[in-house]
Amino acid sequence: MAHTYEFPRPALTVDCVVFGFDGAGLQVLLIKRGIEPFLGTWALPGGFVRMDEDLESAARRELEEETSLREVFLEQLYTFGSLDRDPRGRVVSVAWFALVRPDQHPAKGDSDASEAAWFPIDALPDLAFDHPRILATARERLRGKIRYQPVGFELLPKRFTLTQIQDLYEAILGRPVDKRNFRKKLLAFDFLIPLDEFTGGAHRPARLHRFDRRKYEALAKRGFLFEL
Amino acid sequence: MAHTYEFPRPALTVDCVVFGFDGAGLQVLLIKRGIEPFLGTWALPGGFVRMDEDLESAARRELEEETSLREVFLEQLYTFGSLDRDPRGRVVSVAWFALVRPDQHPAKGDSDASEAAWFPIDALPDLAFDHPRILATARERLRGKIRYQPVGFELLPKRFTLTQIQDLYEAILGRPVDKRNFRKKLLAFDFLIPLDEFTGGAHRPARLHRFDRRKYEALAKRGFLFEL
DNA sequence: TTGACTTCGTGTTATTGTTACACTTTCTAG
DNA sequence: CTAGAAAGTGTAACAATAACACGAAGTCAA
Repeated sequence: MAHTYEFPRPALTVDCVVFGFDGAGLQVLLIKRGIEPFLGTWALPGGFVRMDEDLESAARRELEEETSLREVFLEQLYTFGSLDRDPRGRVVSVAWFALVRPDQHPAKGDSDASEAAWFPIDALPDLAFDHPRILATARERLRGKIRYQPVGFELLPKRFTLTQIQDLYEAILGRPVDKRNFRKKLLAFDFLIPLDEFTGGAHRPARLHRFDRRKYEALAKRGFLFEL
Repeated sequence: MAHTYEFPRPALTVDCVVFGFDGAGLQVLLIKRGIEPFLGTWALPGGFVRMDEDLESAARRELEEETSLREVFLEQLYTFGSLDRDPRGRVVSVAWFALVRPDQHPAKGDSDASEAAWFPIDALPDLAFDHPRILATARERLRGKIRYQPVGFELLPKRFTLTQIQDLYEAILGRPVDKRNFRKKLLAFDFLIPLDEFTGGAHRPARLHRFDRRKYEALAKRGFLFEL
């Protein structure tokens, strides 16, 4: 097995754009870099792909190492390979995007020399490398995805109100939607199960719902069209 | 610039799924491999990424080297990185898909030890590596893309009939569409310019059209929704 | 206890878009 | 000049979308 004919190889990394929803706005999970380059700068969680793991495994491993997140929804986003995207030299990065429920995933700062934190998507700190561009691509993808797949399941708590899911859609789409039309359309898909539980707190209580997982996944698999 | 801390690197390649339309069905451009592994087997055009070129440049270079195609529409598809996808060892491939007009691009067999040829998408030969999977992904993507972007421009000759563009949509979607509804909807976008030229040949001549490039590109950029 | 405040929940109508559907026109070839 | 084949064209029923406002149910504070 001669290796002599092979070209020099770019380094290969994975980076993850992790979206969360805290009930008000979209959040992104970032880590503060513990090593050079960009030491001390906020960045997307990620790192080098090892020889014995496939790309998705690498993304999951890095995510767990750097943010303690496990078993999240992960989807490949895009591969970034500009010549100058990393000061260390030629590094190609396969970017992924993840959807998680912040409540289910405490996502403390974790690993030795790094810390992790949620940032509102419209108040991000300066980011390392070409991560602003990766993030912009992810945001666009999420906006696109929401039009033909349900995305609430991965981002909302197990039980949620219709107002919460509407807030989520408005956060992703970046514009308000009509309450009555939204509910009519959403309920028509028939993947929500109304519960006999209600929110407490001030004001009129809202009915809680949960997803009918079977129906939700069937729909997610074959896609549908959800224009607003 | 210490390189000692770096991991061993997977090799990095690009592969291109080139779609064409010959007036009847969708075609895919393949090359017959001139080297091991899979010598003599049909495969997607592609090859190793060099250190001094970005990913898109690598795809364009390989495409030209192996098929003589230049200046085609190219879009990144997906990155494939299973551990066992290449018998030579760990190879990660960034796949692209291209749309071309077969008439404009003769695409002869070309380079020294290889030959290139168009195959109808439903009569493909056995393919090397995991290329069947890449092709399936590309086909799915094309079906998806056609719903929110016009795709005729890249695949049709400069002047074409409405029946031709309908045949193209039917080939991509894999099902027939209603002629009158299709034309009504298509013309409503207002990116087609009817010409005062007609096809010859047997039967009633069909009016030729061309794309209004400005309107077409504006629409392609911001997307639209074209359900059938 | 009552009034102010806030959020929840609900239907109808006008408009727009989608689907289904069939016959006449225009040309070539025999 | 007739047969055959593809081009071209409109309408009506139905479905989906968009716009729009107010009463109900709770908390809190005076």
